[in-house]
Amino acid sequence: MKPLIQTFVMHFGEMGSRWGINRTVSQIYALLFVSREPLHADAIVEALNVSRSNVSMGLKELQAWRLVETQMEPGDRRLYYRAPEDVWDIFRTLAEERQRREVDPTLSMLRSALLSEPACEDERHAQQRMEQMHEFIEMLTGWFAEVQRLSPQTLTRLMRLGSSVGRLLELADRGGRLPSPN
Amino acid sequence: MKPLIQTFVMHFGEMGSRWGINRTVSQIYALLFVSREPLHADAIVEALNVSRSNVSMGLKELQAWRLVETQMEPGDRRLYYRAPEDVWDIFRTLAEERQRREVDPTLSMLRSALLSEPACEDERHAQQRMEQMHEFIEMLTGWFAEVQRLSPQTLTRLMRLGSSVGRLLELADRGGRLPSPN
DNA sequence: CACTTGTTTCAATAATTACTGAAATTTCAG
DNA sequence: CTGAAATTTCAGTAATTATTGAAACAAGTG
Repeated sequence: MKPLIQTFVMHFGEMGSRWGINRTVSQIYALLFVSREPLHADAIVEALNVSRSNVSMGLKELQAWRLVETQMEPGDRRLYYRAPEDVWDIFRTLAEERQRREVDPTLSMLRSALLSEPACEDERHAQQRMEQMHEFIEMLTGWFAEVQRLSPQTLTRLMRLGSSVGRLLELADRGGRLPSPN
Repeated sequence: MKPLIQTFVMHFGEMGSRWGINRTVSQIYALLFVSREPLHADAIVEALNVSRSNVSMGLKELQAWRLVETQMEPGDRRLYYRAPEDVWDIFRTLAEERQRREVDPTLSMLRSALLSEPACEDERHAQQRMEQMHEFIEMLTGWFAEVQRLSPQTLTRLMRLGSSVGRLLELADRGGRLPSPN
């Protein structure tokens, strides 16, 4: 593997493991991300110097996360893997999957905790805090879910607007009037 | 520990470990988050049923992340720990720390990779991909850094606006005219 | 259907990460 | 100072998670 690519792949593996993603899985992904053409499993084995079975499991994991796509080459029985082109798309998929796997279960845990009758002052307070957390997570993820339905280029423009939209609101709070959107 | 709180703390520990945060650290934080009053280390030991040294290390970690505050009670030599009240604040701190520890180093790795002269077509392509990633991360985190300087209530209002700001932009893209902000 | 090629599964093992208890350190009251 | 209380450190151990190799499986091919 070229040093340039090696550095990137290793760094990515390190980062992945800090975010709770298996090191090899992250490395496989990084490698596919920078590769000019799709790779088959054995090419990955050679590049990363890990076992064939490890690569197989890693690719399976990445497919479960919808982060890689497969394709066949004519006259070749091996499967070729590639990462989607658009970085926004990748980010969106990652966010959706983590929402489904981690955030949604948390929200439902919180909701069911909020249903029980508090038996003492401590429980009452704990429920209040859980409600705050629930509301916060719902707002954040709800906003995100709405916003990510916008097209990548609109998103980019929205980001580039930076905080100016917020500053507008802040001005309004200080007694100004918000210009009507119509 | 009350069952209501126990469920919350355990769930949080589980989630933490999926996001690369030590299980005990997450549990300590969850416990402090729902507690009506600040707790001292031994109270945490008792509630979570882990060793005193584990709690000590966990609290140290949380302090390094600026996620807990300490206070003294009069006539008591023990340190009392508590989590900040405001959930936005908590989120912001977490985001800032992860930015500093993980995102910034990644950006600088990418930048230095982009400086080297590509030696072949593969490297040229890899650099292009790294540039895309660099641009994306910078945009996202830059936007976030700007936006999080807004006050919590402005942020809340911005979120509640949902994607309507984006829909406005999208309309403009389809040939309409954007109302001037002046 | 026997054989080749590619892929997956899974029990055993390796590597990593977390946790503990004993000892060291800090802090403060008397 | 001295000693008691609180906390921290750290080497050893436990628990968890990742990786491997061997075997099973699947899908063509001649």
